[in-house]
Amino acid sequence: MRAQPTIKDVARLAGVSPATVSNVLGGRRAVDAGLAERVRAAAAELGYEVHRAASQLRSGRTRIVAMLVPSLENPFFTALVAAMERCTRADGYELIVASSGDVPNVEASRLAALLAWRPTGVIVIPCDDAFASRSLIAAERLPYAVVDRVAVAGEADTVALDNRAAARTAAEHLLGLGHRHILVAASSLALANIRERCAGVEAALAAVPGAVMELIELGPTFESAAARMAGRVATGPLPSGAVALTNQTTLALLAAFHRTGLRVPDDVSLVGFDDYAWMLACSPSVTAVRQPVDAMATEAWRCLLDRIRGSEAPPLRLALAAALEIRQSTRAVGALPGAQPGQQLKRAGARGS
Amino acid sequence: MRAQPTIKDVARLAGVSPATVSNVLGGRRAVDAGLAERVRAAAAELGYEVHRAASQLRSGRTRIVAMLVPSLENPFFTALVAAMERCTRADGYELIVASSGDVPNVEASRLAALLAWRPTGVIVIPCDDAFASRSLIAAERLPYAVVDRVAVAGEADTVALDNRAAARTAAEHLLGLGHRHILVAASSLALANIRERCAGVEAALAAVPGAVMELIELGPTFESAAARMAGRVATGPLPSGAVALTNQTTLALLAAFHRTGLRVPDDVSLVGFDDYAWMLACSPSVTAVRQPVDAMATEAWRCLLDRIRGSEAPPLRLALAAALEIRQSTRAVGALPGAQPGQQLKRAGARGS
DNA sequence: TTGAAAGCGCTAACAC
DNA sequence: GTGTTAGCGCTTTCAA
Repeated sequence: MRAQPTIKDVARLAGVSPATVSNVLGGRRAVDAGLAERVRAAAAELGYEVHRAASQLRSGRTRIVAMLVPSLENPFFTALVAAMERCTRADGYELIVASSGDVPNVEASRLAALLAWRPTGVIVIPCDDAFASRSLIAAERLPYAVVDRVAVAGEADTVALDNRAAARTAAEHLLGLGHRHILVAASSLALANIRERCAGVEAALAAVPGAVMELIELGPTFESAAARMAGRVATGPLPSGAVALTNQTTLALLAAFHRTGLRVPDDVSLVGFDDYAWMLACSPSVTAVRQPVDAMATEAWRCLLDRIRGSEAPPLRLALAAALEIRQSTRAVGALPGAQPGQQLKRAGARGS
Repeated sequence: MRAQPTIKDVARLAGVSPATVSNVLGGRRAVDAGLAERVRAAAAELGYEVHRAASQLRSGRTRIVAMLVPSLENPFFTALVAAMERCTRADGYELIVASSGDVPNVEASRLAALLAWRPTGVIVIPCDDAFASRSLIAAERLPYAVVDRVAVAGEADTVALDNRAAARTAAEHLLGLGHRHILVAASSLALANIRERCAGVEAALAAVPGAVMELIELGPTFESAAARMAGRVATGPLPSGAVALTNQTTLALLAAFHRTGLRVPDDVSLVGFDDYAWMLACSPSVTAVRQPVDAMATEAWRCLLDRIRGSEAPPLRLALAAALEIRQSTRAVGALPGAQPGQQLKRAGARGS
């Protein structure tokens, strides 16, 4: 671990003062072009990199954004992380990430660890509606944005799916195919966004006389959810249509159907949530609600950057539209087995305010 | 952004010196139990957190591990990141992550950004065999470990799958089912680990007279890979068995078969790579090579921590064994459509040296 | 066992 | 436009 060059080494080699080196590299003050060139050459020759810790300690500013997600093993969250990293980096900010494991205590401790980096702002997907750890962020008057799992109206900007419209469109698709008895697979009804999705299905059903919904809560992990769902299948006949409200419950329904010998869509039509390559590749391909992951990240970052730059506007509450990708896992009631629905695309929901 | 409490605030409240607070919180020197209690109470009351930058600047040490991966959108890499985070955190180290997008120039610049944090060690999955950016790490005499994509014998510890044995077991499974003509779908033959997997298949085929392999290189992205594979299907009859060498190529084969109307396993038997919930949930479920992700992370961290602690042992080269999960996507040649293979489990490869 | 004081590398304020 | 100087918050001597 050889000692790395410091700003003094660069200054000496370039024949200028450390302050000038700092100004050249940081671009805060105007510097003579010739000097600047010498400085840059010296820095390159020595392989100099600004010492983040020293820079941060002195200036009091960092260009760090902290992001807290429930899990790094759920592709929806990792997609959001990847998209957010692209956003922050484009504006010269580094993203640091931690995961809460959906446990409030862990959330608090991981958040505290993130805050020890003294980030400029925070992006959070909370592990529950209460989001008690928000007080940690608020205590430092740090700007933050809440993404995806948005509950109570708080002081922060929020960016989420238009959950109600997305789920409503999924249900309407099944209703349009003649399904009147619909199973709704929720992960956890303790989450407001999941309850919103339920409400969206209910709203669709309310418009159709005789349509009824059966709600099942499967819990957060895939394995237990699949087992619980298989248990449900064993207890009696299933509705002809099913809507899964998360990517994990989509998998759980598929796994349970598979284990119990139910065929999709011959025995049951399925609308999944989130849209991944495997849903297109597997057979039958899965009709699914696609969340606008990139747009969610972009909007959240735009909100946060505005706050970082001092915006005092009232909290924004964005709700983004989902798209329904219609594939082979849904079919009209009474259609012949083997009939293929046409490839269609329907847009759901509206850009919220 | 209210000013956060400093060590002086805590010291004043506890009625001790800043040095004592530091010793209580850092646990470097023995401190009287009563004082320590007062200090901890004061710190808790103020919500004090050590200022990382200041601490690092003064001590010259960080407890940061930097991890560079090709992509945060590939579940194999994110699983490795999640596992690595658990490892490092258990030993009090923070993990910071960046992704190279599989582009050498980006790799170099992202690595430089990671090194600006002055990490204690680095974990890398390079974007190519050359891994030219290793010079950046070597220049600082930083300990590092190369994971998954291991090529030339270098000065660093390496942790990878026993690629040859894993692929060989996959091929032997197909051979055992009577398949003699086997398609091997590689992502990129520029990667040594992929070439090793090819060699494993070849080794298995070499032992069976008349067995032949057809190799197809599909490229890194799912969409182009699926298109290229569909093109191959259009040009003529396919082998009866196929081995995909990555999770992306597994998806690409499935998607191509699906698009072109080939049925798995009636028309073609498929062994996938990596093992995810969707492979179990979809129908037919996918026979797949499961990589020991947690073990890879654990071993890599153990290597790195040893180096951090000063080990000068010659570079370790670990090769971990994969497991073949046999499911429904593979079937004996000539078996009746609809026949289900029993659920078996076969272990592949051996713990390397 | 504790405190006082120095200084890590950098940038901001100020002087020129 | 450039240099000098001070000090960010912490940890680590060193002295008591």
